[in-house]
Amino acid sequence: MFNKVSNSFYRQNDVVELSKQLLGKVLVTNINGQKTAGVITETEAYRGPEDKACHAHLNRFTKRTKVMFAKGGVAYVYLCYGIHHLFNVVTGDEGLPHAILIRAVEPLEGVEVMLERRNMTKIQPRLTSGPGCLSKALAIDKSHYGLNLESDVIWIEDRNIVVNEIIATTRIGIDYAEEDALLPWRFYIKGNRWVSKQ
DNA sequence: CACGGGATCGTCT
DNA sequence: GACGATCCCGTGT
Repeated sequence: MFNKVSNSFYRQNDVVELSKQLLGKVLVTNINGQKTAGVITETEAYRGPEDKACHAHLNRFTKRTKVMFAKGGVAYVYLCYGIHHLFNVVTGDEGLPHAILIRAVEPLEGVEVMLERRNMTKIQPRLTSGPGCLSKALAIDKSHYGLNLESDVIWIEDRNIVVNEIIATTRIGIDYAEEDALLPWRFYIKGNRWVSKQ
């Protein structure tokens, strides 16, 4: 069988490095009796207190950001624009509010279910490219806030997929973050079609 | 294909 | 009361 990524992997403290390592791993959900999976093709690093784009900038601790301070290996899901549930992986030691936003996956298993959840008929990048899109396709929502990623509901597997080249560029939708908006902390697999923005 | 506006609501000020 | 770590659809080229 495939290797489920263990919590120790997520507890490394270099969130930027981890964001790259997540590329090529497989995000799997088993929700409402339906299994769906996709290869992670695009991620963004949010680096705790020193990152102006991070919800936990300056250790801002609220009901929403609370889970980012937990030990790495749990889900941080929040509602964006009142519509979209965005899925993040919390990383680092307890008290260090690092997180990785998963922005796109390439469908692997359960494609029919994904199409149905997305109200689509044709397979195209829009199915799972973009953080709101993939959450909907994989049925991730706020009820998974704080869920441990060693659970059998949402987890990540290492299937030894080789990633040749990684592009590092600026993150999306964080103009408010001033100079930190320029950090090259968005990563995607070069040449992969299942990416929200090339 | 590029652009622009509207949807929609939890969270924090 | 304002505003998103977004997406979709309509319009115009």
